Amino acid sequence: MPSFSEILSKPTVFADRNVLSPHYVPETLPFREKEIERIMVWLSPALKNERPRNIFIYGKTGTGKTCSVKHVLSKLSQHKSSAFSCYINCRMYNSRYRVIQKITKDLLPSLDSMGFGLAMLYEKMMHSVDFGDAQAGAESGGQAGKRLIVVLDEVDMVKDLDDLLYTLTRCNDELKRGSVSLIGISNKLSFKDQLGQRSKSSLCENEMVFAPYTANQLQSIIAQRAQIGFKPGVVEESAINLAAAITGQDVGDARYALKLLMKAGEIADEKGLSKITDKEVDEARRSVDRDVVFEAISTLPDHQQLVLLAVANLALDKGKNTRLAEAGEEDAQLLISGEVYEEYSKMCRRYRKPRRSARWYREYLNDLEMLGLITTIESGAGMRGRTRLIRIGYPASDVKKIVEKNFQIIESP
DNA sequence: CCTCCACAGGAAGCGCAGGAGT
DNA sequence: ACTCCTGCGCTTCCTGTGGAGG
Repeated sequence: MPSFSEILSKPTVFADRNVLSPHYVPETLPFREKEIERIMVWLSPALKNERPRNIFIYGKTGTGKTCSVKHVLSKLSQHKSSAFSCYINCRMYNSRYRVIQKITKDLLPSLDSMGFGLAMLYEKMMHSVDFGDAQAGAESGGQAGKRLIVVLDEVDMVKDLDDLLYTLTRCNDELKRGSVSLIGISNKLSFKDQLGQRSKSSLCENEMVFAPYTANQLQSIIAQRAQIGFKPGVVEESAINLAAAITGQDVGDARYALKLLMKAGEIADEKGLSKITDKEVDEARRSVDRDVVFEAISTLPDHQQLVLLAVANLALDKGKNTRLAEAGEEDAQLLISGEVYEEYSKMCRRYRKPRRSARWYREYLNDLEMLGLITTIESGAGMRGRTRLIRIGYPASDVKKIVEKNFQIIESP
């Protein structure tokens, strides 16, 4: 029976695991100096007790948007001023009410904001911005009015976004001394189009795009983190290069690169190694990819999982048949939409689920394709009629295992 | 050529849960 | 606490679409 102290005293390659976590904000953000400076310039009016303009930031995941903004905010808070920032992750606070509630809570921590209506929260928020609260008012020598900067991260997750933006921008008409500024962050580039005209013009006073990191940039970012995160000399240079190369292959997502490093470190610890080499990084990549697929599949709605299971089943069957027939045809893996729907219907019966209509099944196929779990092509010549040919995106046996595991819990014999 | 097949995907509408308004 | 409204997941119905077969 191991004790905690035994486990803790095990040798490790890590010096500080936090550094590899995606939430860590490093002292310096390489390759984002320009962006950070622009944000600082845009926010600087707050220090002169003027209203900064609203900012909208796009960029794919892991391009350092959130990190850069947090970095600027922490610098801002070091200055003594009427500026007050409030960071909100809209994945959690995904409606106007919740966002306003969160802002009010941040402004007035003593207040138990549960159970107030929207109007009441709004009043309290406005009052706090306009007059400042007791301590702040005393500190700044009676000069009241806050320069509130609200950061809306993953802003596209908010359901009634137009209402929220309208509410927050209209604040400024009513405020005498303070002001409210917004920083919107989104990873959907197309997101701006689905915004109302007036919210668009208000939110996008200043815009900025964060480009993905290149492989070279990733390499130096990883190297920087590895130096702080691991004990000296643990990570081989070629391992860092490999991690950067793997990550740079699709999109320069720094988070993925860090995940790789973290996992590679864990693998090294598990094996009791004192060095991280290409081998560990490569293993980490497989492991991370497996985790991603597992996560993607098990969080899928039931019927999408059943459709996926149907695809996996047929892919396995077909693989078996063609192997018996000694036919190494490429299109052996291609399944016809209609057959998959029949198999899906069988799966529904097996797991006692009412079957969805064929129309909706097609939508499921589209969703699964979006997630990259399957790929589909239009049937060309040689096929009867017009249909889609489906290919599974990951090894069918793995997919089958994951889905069946998820349904074991639900299934009753 | 026309018809039929086997689908794709748009439009309309339905029932429901949960939030807003009163 | 009550209704009203609205978004969401879904079904039904319908109109393409492109090759196979007569």
